[in-house]
Amino acid sequence: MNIRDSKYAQCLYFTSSALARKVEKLAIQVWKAVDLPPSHAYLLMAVLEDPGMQPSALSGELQLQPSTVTRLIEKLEEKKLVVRTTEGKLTNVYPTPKAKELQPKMIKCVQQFSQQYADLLGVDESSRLVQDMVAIADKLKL
Amino acid sequence: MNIRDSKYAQCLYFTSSALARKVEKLAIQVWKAVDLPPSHAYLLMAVLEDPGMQPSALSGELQLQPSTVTRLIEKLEEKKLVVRTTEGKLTNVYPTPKAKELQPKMIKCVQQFSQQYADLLGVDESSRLVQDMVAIADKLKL
DNA sequence: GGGTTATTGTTGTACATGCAAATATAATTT
DNA sequence: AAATTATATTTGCATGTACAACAATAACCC
Repeated sequence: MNIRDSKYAQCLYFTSSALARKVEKLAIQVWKAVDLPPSHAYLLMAVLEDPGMQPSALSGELQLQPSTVTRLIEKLEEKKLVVRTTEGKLTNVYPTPKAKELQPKMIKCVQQFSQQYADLLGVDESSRLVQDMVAIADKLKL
Repeated sequence: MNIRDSKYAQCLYFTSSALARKVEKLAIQVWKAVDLPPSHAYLLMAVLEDPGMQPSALSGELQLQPSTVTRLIEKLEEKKLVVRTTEGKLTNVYPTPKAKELQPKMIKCVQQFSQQYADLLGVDESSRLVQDMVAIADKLKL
C-alpha cells in the first residue's frame, strides 16, 4: 500500500514518521558499506570533522538528546572508532586512526545516499523538500 | 541549536528523522489527553472506523511492519480498547465500548494537532509539505 | 487427495531514542 | 569560603520499531 492511499496521508505526524522510516531504511542500506548504522555514522563524521567535540555540541549538531549521544559514543568506542577523555565535567571525543581510515569510504556513502534520492526525486525537488522540512522543524519549538 | 545550523541540514536522512522526532513530540503532547501514544491512537482510530480490520490491512494503512502492528494491538488489548478474534489464519480486531466512548475525544486530538501545526506553519504551507512528503515517500520503494 | 507454495500473524531478539533522575563539576552569590 | 545554582554527562528505565525465524492456515497444482 502506498502512503498516499492511507487515510492518514494528510496528517503531518503520520507522513513525517512514515517518510523518516523509509529514508532511514535507504540510509541503512547505504551505510552497510562501512558497517555502521546511519546515526553512528553521522556522529562519527562530526567527530572526524571536529576532533575533540563534546557531547553537548554533538547533541546540538545531531539534534539528539544528550543521553542518546552518550549511547552512540559508547557503541563507537566499542568498535574502536572514537575515544573519550574526561577532565572535570567536560568530555572530549576524538576519532581513532581506524576512524580516519574509514573517512573516505564514509564520504562516498554520503554521496551515494544523496545521489540515490536525487535520482529518484530530482535534484531540485529533493533539495526544496529538505529545505522545507528544515524550516518547519525549526518552527516547532517544544 | 536550530536544525538549519547543523552541517547536516542538507541531508534528507538527517532532516527527515529530526523532523519526525519533533513532530512526534508534539503529537505525544496532544495525545496525552486520551492517555495514548500517537501510534496507538492511530491504530485505534483505524479500527474504530473499520471494526474487524485485520493486522495486514492495518500494516498497510499505518505503514508499519506486521510485527509492530501486533505489538500495538497487544498494548491496546491490555488497556481494554480492542479485542482480537482469530479464525483460521485470519485475525480481526474490534474496538471495545470503552474505545467507542473515547472516539469523540480522539477526534478532538486530531483536530487540535493539525490546528497546532497549521497555526505555526500556515495552512497552505503545511498541507503542501505534507503532500510533498507523501509523494517522496511513495517513490522510495525498498 | 497430497505435496508444495503463499499468506497471515506472532515471537525472540536487537537497537535507537527519549525522559527523568543521578552524578559530578563549575560558576555564582552572599 | 560556604552555600546555592547552573551545566555537562551518564545511568536506569521505558517505549517504539524492525528483522528474521517460526507457526499456522489457506491456496494451488499435479
